[in-house]
Amino acid sequence: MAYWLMKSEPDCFSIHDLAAKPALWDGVRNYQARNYLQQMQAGDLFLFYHSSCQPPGIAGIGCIDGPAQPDLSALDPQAAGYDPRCSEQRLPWVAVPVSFQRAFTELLPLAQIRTLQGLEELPLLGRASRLSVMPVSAEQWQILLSAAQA
DNA sequence: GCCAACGTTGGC
DNA sequence: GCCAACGTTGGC
Repeated sequence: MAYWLMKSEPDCFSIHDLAAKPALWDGVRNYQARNYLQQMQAGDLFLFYHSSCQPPGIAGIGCIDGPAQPDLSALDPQAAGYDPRCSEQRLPWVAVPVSFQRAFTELLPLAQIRTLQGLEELPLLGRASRLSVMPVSAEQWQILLSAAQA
């Protein structure tokens, strides 16, 4: 089982939305992030990160429910993730089914995450990291969960 | 709202 | 294949 971190703007889709019902994590339009989505397997867990909000941080944990599938939102002109260059014949983007596991009682803010030891390799903390899907090692996972529960 | 960093695009 | 221009991300 693998661990991941995925970002979402809570105004668009928050951990509370996920708590209400399982969802498809779609709209990822970056190849590196896409490649990580393709590596995910049912049973993997991910940290749900709230971005572009005040304060940004990790809000809880979700579960990957199945393997990546074509992201049809890229073909839908009404969808936020519409990609006019895509077609049914050429659809490079994927989505993964996800479900809620739990919300932290308090958000673990980015400012606090930056103070933790042992997260130097986490892409989230890199200079202006824009990667929205990234792997998390077992060690990093433990550090972050411990901080969230402290 | 600002802007730095980064990915993508497209001319050559 | 280079690289300048452009668009986007996302913290602050």
